[in-house]
Amino acid sequence: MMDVQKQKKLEAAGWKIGNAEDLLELDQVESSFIALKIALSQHLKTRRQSLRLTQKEFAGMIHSSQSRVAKMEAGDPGVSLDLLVKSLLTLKTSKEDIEKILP
Amino acid sequence: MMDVQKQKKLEAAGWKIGNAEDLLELDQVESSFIALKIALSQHLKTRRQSLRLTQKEFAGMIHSSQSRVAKMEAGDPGVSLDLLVKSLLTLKTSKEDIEKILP
DNA sequence: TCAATATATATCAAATCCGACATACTCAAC
DNA sequence: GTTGAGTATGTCGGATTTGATATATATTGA
Repeated sequence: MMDVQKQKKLEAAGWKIGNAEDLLELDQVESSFIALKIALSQHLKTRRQSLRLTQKEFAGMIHSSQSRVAKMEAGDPGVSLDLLVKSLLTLKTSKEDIEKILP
Repeated sequence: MMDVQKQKKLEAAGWKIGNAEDLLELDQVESSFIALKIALSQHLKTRRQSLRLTQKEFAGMIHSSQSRVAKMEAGDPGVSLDLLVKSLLTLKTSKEDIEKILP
């Protein structure tokens, strides 16, 4: 497809075109994503503590290790959203709770 | 920590103890997680189409490839939640939309 | 029909994420 | 101030996910 047509499509959808702005937009997505993970990790820590589970106990519940739980709760970049969400599901975090968490 | 104390903790938190039930609980988490990913992938496809973007165009926006976008939308198990969520963020899926998506 | 465009499927090396382990730090309880 | 439970941090080999590529299969429009 030609660039002009692509540009029209994106502009119609509310997108700004241009290299610099494209980079800025990427940063925006990345920072939003990081904010989301941090919010989930903080909730995870609070929820685990409210259930009075140690990191080691909780690690057993998700078949992981204490160190990985610590990294999850610390917002370590090397922890996937998959693992965070599975962890929250394991702790029976409700849909309503998740909606409250979303930044 | 002793097992008896751990069990009390978990039971107080609404957990069922026991090997079989533990396995069932794992399956529950896994199936919920899969349902979540499928819901997000379906929304992603709908949203991309409503913006009249091809898979190739959208792949460029997220610096990925057409084939990976196809796998995302097909609910391929080999696609991470991270990639799905970053994709939705790129398409400016609102918090409200995400809340509607949650199964 | 028949090209051109769009999407689906398979494969692969590289990057990322994983559980596990070792070890260090924190902080109550004694 | 020692001990021990809980948490944090660093590392590593193996597993999973990645973008890229090739190719097959729709789907569209003339």
